[in-house]
Parts: sequence; structure tokens; C-alpha cells
Amino acid sequence: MNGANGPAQLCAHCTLLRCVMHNAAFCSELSDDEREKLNSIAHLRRFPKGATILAEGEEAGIVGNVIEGVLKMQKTQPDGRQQIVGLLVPTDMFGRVFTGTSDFAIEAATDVTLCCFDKRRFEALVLEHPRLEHQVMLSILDELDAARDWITLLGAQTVAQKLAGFLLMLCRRWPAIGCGLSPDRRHVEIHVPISRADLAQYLGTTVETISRTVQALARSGLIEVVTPTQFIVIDLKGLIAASGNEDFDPATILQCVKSAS
Amino acid sequence: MNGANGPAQLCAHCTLLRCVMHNAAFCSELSDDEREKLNSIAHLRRFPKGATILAEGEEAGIVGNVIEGVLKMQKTQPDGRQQIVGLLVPTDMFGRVFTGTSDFAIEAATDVTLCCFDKRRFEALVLEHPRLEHQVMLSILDELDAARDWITLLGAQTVAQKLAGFLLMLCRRWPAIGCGLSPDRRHVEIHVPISRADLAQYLGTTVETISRTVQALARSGLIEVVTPTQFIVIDLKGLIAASGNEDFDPATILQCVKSAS
DNA sequence: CGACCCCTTGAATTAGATCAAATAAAGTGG
DNA sequence: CCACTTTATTTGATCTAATTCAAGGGGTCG
Repeated sequence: MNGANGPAQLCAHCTLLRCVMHNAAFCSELSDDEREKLNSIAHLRRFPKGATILAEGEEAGIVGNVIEGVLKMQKTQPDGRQQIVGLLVPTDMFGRVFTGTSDFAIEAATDVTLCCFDKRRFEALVLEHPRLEHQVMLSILDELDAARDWITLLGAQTVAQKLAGFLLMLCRRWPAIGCGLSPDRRHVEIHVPISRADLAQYLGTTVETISRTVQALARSGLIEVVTPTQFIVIDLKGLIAASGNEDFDPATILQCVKSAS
Repeated sequence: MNGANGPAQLCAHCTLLRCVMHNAAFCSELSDDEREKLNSIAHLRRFPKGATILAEGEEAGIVGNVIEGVLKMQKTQPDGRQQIVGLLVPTDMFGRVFTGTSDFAIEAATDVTLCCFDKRRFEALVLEHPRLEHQVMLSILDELDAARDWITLLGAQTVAQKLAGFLLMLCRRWPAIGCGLSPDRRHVEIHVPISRADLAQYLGTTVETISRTVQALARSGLIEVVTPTQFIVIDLKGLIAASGNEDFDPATILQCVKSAS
């Protein structure tokens, strides 16, 4: 499961341009000097969909950023079932800084491009540069928020609530990859970046139930299923009501969508 | 909902002795100078069970450590249901450093003693002391691990698995409060620090189902229910098998229990 | 002693899992 | 470009686990 290694220069592009573009990755707030040092230990790597980036229990030698695509963090249960414990999208960090082995495998949910650092060298650099460390910390805080949002999702009593909540979370949390305006520019369009099977694992249910629930949401007029991975939101308020989560509000969602268009 | 304020000296006791004892809170790795500065902005506060420490959506002015007792982070749904998104036990930090308002309320699940810092002053101190910041970061990483462990729990398909997993997590993650040796010193004894209602919210189910599942575990000979909050583990291997999580192993659990006794 | 809270138990109902199969989409190789 | 294989998604029927509604015990506290 090897991805092709790219020269470090390409990653200069990544940390300098791409991350600034996304305006969220830890490299956007650094001095030129700090960025340069980061680039000197960075490698751009690509992995095809399904590739294992880090195996479960493996001593992780690398950490890094997602540049493009989606990673899934998952855990294999003794019965063979797999539970996804986190998704990582562009600008998110992957790998465990300053801690031991991970209990989770990291796999490519789509074709991905990653900006990788040797873990030890990255940590050494971080310890020398408090500002860099601060950025790393903010990144971790962000992951913690994501984890808690998701716990809220999993706590929902019905699959319909989980699914509606997930779709709205896609818009709010990952507008760049998760949503946009429909062709007629009058509705929100949602792009689901993972398969039904992954979605089922993510929400702790089965493919069949996911499928049924998607169709049910469509039948009740809340969404329209354009392709299996492309929905148009017909009734945003209704979808929010269906999620049973009062934190979502139409204005914020629309704002996120616009920021992505 | 006011707790009694304690003088800063008491908290000197906390950050100097208590946290070192627990050997996990961020203050155990600091220099005397750093500790002293921390103490100068610290306040010891007590809250009774049920008290709201931070309301949902409130701009949190304080952050701090749990010294004694258990806090629950929860979210109130529009339908009135409450979902617990996290438990905080001694040495855990609460509140949001460097980020805005929280979407979660923080409530005392038991009577609690907290070591509180003014958020702004704490942040200022952290920015000046990279080593302190590093400790805060490790603390956040720890919370992230806890969140992911828990996501694994919530992803389990049956309530029995969730419950067994929760009991084992109590031992592994919070040995000091969650477990010990039984009076005859031959079995692991588990102390559940929260009510059945909280447990139900924590695992995304109902009080009735929790009660039934506890009794079912007891009937199948895995545990013995001494009091509603006190169980004795009769068959550790069986309990692990029931959790369906291969990460738990008898040796590690026993080691955790011994460290707590 | 009565009121209240928490835990437990029972019976009826329902949502979701499971088993099974059809349809649709996406590659593959000639 | 088309037949063919493979994979992903949808639909149906059945069955099980969990929710819901309802009520009964066992504490604690005023």
C-alpha cells in the first residue's frame, strides 16, 4: 500500500498556498522561517481510495495534513464489523503528535493527497517553536469539537435524525467539500463524500437502513436524490427539524454554503 | 447556582499536591515559578450535585481542573431530551481554552470540587509559557482520546455491548474513581459514579433498558450487583467478550485496578 | 408517616437488523 | 463501443432488540 512520494517542493506549494487558501491549517499563521523549516521535512504523498495509511496498533512514524480527499479513522471489531470513529478532510491533521500508538487505522475513503511529516522531526520542530505548537493545539481543539459534534449525532435516537444531522454537519463543518448551490442556484446541494457503507459505519447502522432512510427523507419532500452521492435540499427548515438539533439554523447553513460557492 | 469560593491558598494545595498525586493534570510538569503564577490566578470552588457550572451557549469566563467528583457535559435537545457528550473526572480540564462559546452545558453529576482559573488570565499565562501550553495540549489530546473511545462505545450495536464497554472503560480510564478490589480482594469491584438516568443519556438509550441490561449481565453470571452503583465483576473475560471490543484485555484491566487500590 | 426520587419489572409496540434478491452503476477486456 | 464482470445501491419480508407506556418496590428526607 505505497503512495507515490513527491518532492518536497510540491509540498512548499501545499503549505504556502493551499493551506493559506483553506485558512484553517496550522501553517497559515506561521512566519516564513517556520514555514520553510516545515517544508524541509515535508513530503507530498498520494494514496488511492481504500489504501491503509496507518494500520491499527502500528507505531505511527508520520503525521501530516490532508490536502485533498477524505480519510477515515476506523476500528475493526473482533466480529469483523468496522466502526468509523472519525473523518478527516482537507486541512485536518492526521496521526498522533506526542502520543503513542493509535487504536485506530487510518484509511483513504477517497483518493487522497497528504502532506506528511516524519513524526519525530515534526515534534522536535514543534517543541522549538511555540507558535507552531499553538497552531497544532488549535488544530487538536478543532478535532475535539468535531468529535463532540459527532457524539451528539450518535446519541440521536433515530437513524433519520442521525442522517439529517450528518448532512447538516457536512454543510456547516466542511462547506468546501460537502456543499454548494444547486445548478439553478436556488437550493443547497449536498455532496456526500463517502459511500453508503462508510456512512452506515459512521452512523452506527447498516447500509440497508441508510438507504431506506435516504429514500424516506426524499419521499417526505425534504431532499431530492440526484445521484447516490448528490442531494438537493428542498426543505432546509424541515431537514433541520428532522435532525432534532436546535444548534443548526437556516441562516448559518446558507452562509456556509455561500462561503463554499 | 453559586459554589463557595475558596481562597487561592487552598488551590495551591490542589495544584501542588493533588495534581501531582494524580500525576496526570497539566500542573505536575511545571517549574515552581510557573506553578506559583498559576496558583495566583486559581480559585477552589465547590458545587453541589446538579449545579450548572456553565450554561449552554454561555460565553465561558472560566476554565479549570476537576479536583473531586464528576462533571457531565451535556446538550439539551429541542424535544427536552438530554444527551451527555462527555464526562470529566479528577485531573480533567473543563471549559474551552482559546475558543469561543461552548455548545454544551457543564453540570455537576456528583458534588464536585473544581480548581478554576479566569479564562483570559489563564490563556495569557499559557501563551507566555510554552511548557504550560504543552501540558494543556497533552490534556486536550487526552480528552480527544476519551472522546474517540466513547464514539467506539456508541457505535456498538447492542446496549449490552455498550454497557460492558462502559464498565471496562471506567476501570481502564478512570481507575481512581471507577474501580477497586472487592472486600475479599479476589474480584474487581466497579463503582459507577453516575445515576442510571445519566448512564442512559451517556449511552444513548433509556433508563429501563439500562436497568434490564444490568440485570441481564448479572443473570448471565458476568457481574454481581451489590448496590445500584456498585458491581463486582465475576467473570472478567466474559465481560470483555460481551463488550465486543478486543482492545480490552484482562491483564491491563487488573493492572489498572491494582494501581487504584 | 407521607412525599419524592430512583431503580426495577411487565406488556405492548415499533424501529432497525438480518436475510435475500433485484436493480443500477462502474470497471474490464475484447 | 459493446458484452461481461464486479461493485454499489435499492427494495422486500421477516424477526429481534429496544422503546414506550404503565406500575410496583425501596430507599431518603422533611
